[in-house]
Amino acid sequence: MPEEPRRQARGQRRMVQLLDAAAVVFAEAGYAKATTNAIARQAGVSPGTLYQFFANKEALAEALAERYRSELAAAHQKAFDPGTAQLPLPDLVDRMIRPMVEVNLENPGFKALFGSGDLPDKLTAPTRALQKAVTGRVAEVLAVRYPELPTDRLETTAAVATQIFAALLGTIVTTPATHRERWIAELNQALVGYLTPLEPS
Amino acid sequence: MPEEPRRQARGQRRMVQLLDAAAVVFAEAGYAKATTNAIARQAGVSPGTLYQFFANKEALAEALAERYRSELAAAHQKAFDPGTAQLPLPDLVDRMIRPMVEVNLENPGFKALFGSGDLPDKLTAPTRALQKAVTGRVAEVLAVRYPELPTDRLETTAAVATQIFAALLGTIVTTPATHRERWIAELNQALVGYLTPLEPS
DNA sequence: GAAAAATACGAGCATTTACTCGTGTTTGTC
DNA sequence: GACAAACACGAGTAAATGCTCGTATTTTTC
Repeated sequence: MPEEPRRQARGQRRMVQLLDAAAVVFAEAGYAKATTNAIARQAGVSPGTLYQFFANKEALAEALAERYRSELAAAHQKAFDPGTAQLPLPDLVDRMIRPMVEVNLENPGFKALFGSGDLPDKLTAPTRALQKAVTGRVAEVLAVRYPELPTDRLETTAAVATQIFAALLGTIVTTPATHRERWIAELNQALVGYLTPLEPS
Repeated sequence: MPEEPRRQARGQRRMVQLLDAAAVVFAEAGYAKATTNAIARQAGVSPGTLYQFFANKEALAEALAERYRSELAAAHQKAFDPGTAQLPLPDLVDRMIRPMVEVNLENPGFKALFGSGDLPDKLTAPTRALQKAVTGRVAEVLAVRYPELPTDRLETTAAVATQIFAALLGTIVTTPATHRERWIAELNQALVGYLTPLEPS
């Protein structure tokens, strides 16, 4: 079994380059149609070099998903002080949504790994992990706000909210910046509407 | 330019077989990974025969999308008498949703063409048509219920509602029948919540 | 019943694509 | 500076896949 080589500085830079390139190509073509050769070319590197760092296309996607996961975690960390969960519902939803939209705008590949349903079976694992990370965050917040809610109901709600978010994300990021707020407002309305019945009256 | 041959009875049966087969294979593999040879095999027919009836994979998908469109129209026709649009909102939403879920359960390929975002550019046309047909129906109903709403706002609302629906459709149909109602209820809650602000108070 | 049109076959072609491998260069270590 | 390990190249390979084409059979037309 081949063991991981000890990466030197140059190698680490290359890996970053390759992930950047993958994000671009995934964003343009979608995961399925994205070719490893195209990713290598985008990174200004030969196909052989790509495979020096990533065992296969799947591993590349996995690493990219991992990157997104940590960026998302950071963005949420920044937007959350304790007590946020007690804000009025519309404000809370807005606080959850903004950072995710931002991350998505800065990382065009995100949606390709997060959203689409037409992925080969092999990719379901990393994709699921990413989805689950997001759903988990949502569930945490909901747990604080609605402590009475049973766990399974909480998870269902978080899952649905995440799926609604994912569904509208595509429209939000592909829409020109001028009209973007419009769609963000719709997303807000949808989520607030969905969650309102849970509010203590 | 080759003109369409005048199909005889046998040929028409074959086309139905092929569309059925395509639905199965698309459902199992997704559009991108579905191979035309697999579709032919599923139909119990040689690859050459497939291409006697459909110019290419895209044309096959197009024809299938068209079939779904008409089935959906029929299902909605059946569920709609005039006056339905004036029902209480939860009932109206339920009436819109049920037939679509049914069509989806009976035609597993539907979601593969309707939902996923990772489709090659060539397929966007038929997919768009299908999405647009659904959105159009929703818009019609909304127009009757909310006659005061400006057209653009109406279209936005219909689009969002459709996307929410599409997002949860996957979960609904892949979930075992025993738990299905649970998710349908969530979808209802989401849509009702989204539309409630439009109700005259 | 003969000519024509439609249907059917399936081996195989052309292309794409994930990935390899032999070879050469750069970087770190002693 | 010598040796090894990491990095880099890019032509090439094996497999997959959309689709063709020559040929053979069935159905329709007259």
